[in-house]
Amino acid sequence: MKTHRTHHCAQLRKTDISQKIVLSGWVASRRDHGGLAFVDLRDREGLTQIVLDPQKLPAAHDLRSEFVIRIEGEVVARPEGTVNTKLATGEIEVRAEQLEILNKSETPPYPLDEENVGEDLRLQYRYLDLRRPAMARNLRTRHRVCKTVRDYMDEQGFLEIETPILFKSTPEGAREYIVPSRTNPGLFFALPQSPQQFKQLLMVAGVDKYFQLARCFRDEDLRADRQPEFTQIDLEMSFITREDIYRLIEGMLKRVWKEALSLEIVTPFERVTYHDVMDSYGSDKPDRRFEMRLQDFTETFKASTFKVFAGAVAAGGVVKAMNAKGLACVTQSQIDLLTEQAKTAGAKGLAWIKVEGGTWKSPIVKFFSEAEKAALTEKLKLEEGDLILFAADQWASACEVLGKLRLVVAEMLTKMGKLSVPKDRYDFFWVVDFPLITYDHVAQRHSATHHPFTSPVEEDVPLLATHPTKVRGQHYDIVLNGVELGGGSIRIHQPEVQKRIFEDILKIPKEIAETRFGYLIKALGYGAPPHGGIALGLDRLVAILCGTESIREVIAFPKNARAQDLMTSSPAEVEPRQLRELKIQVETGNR
RNA sequence: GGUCGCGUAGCUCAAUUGGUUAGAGCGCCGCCCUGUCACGGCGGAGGUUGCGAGUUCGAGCCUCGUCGCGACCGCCA
Repeated sequence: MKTHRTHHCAQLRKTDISQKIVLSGWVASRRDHGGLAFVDLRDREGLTQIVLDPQKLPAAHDLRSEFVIRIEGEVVARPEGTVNTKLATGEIEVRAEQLEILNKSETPPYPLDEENVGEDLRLQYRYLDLRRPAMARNLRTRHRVCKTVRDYMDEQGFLEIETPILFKSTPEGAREYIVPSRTNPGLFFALPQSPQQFKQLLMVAGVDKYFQLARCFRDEDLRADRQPEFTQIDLEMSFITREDIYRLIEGMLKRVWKEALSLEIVTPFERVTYHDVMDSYGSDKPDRRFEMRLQDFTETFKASTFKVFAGAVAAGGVVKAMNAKGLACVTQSQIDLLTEQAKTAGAKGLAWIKVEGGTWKSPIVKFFSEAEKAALTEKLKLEEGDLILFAADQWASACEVLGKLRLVVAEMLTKMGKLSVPKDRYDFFWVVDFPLITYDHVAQRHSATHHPFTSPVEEDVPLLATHPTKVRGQHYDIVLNGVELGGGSIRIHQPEVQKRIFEDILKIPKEIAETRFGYLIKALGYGAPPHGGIALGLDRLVAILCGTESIREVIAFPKNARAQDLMTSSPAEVEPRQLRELKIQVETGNR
């Protein structure tokens, strides 16, 4: 039996010179000079240059891109002046003594070294796309992260336990994928949005410390950072407080950064309240790598002659402003664009002031007193060339509007070269003290800010009956560079509290609460320990480590924006027989 | 579901105001080439300009429809 290889394609060095070796791999490129030919042989690990003499090996002329070949030969030093410093193996080459074409290849539909190729084409030929060194590196990073997490969790005493993929529909949250049951015609499973309820049941079961790299499913519209199936680092622990989770996750991320990037990150992470982070940045997951904080001017404008501001304050609202440093150069159409953005965030309009040519230019500046101008100048540290953006509304809305503009403005400034967000900085922090309950003005009812199993902060429990939206939940989010990496909470472990949340606060009818969550409430009644957990988006985490925006770059076989797999052409129709067995009829004319 | 943008060679893109036979680079095919690594030289093939209609003497370009792709909003407890 012939060996296919003795080394991989990134392995050979000067110290291996004069060794007889065997390499196998793909032809990454060929440079055929007629009387002498070079081939860059590629495998998962890297490239090695092969030198072929066509007089001895005539098949050298037949080689084409992506042919799979086996080379027997000798490692030799490259001649003076032909060393390639860009290649790890660039000081040597392999002089081929035997060449075997193990498999030919069709001409690739697109050049594998081209970065800027339509993504639909890449997805259609994903098996070629994954051969590209950048993609191979992403797969490897993902593996390293998973391995590190498993090792760390094992050391911390956690058990990895699989939970069912065929689960029950719980229409409270995201839209679910539905799976029909043949053995129970007319009944359906749903694929889990997360293993939330099972991990709580595992705590009731006394498992104590559970984790899983859990596949989750959501049938919602997709984005660059959203796929219909994705993976969470999911965990749950018993007899803990929030602090235990913070320490555990800080330790895990420290290890992951060390393993994947060889970087030391500083722990513990800062903890910021939801109120403070919204107040300063207008977002519950701000990118703090650039400043541009929101400032409060409610006091300044409460008696202003500018009625829009004074009126907002009189109605119990706030006036907030932000200094878009260096953006006084915006055109009217860009102002219109910002106004449009502000409106989609819920504002009625957008007030702005350009600080340009030593004066303030704005349709509203004539209403401002000297004292008001002075307050703005001081708090916003105004300088020539700045642009002030205002929001006057109820606190939450004003913050949200400016928070959205903050991101748009940062993007504009970045494009102009006036702002650069440091790519190598990792700004981790915890957001805590979220409101447990949010009032949904559209649906005119209370809903759980995160999920209905979150435990209230103990001293706020009396407020549940009187001011439910003032109750803080024992929820925590971990944020990195403007991305919500994950979130979790200490859960409700007393059945009567859980029932009260479902029935009194969320107003889920008793029967529905019973059929949907009855088993959970029942389980809590059998000695559920205090417990809590967290879930981190593995895909987002790996994407950040790989320096890419899209999680599709770190998933081997992702779906496109319409949740289709272009390589296998799924979803697809099924046989009529299959539908008959399931007692399912498909409405015609809907495709 | 809504708004906006884009569909030209296998890939990435160009084509002046609507005007001759729709071009370039890479890739592909053939021939030549003994030190390349973006190899080089010569030659060649390759197009229903997404699809359908309309306006016009004339449409890649304008209009309408349609399909596909992408971004954003809604949605994502």
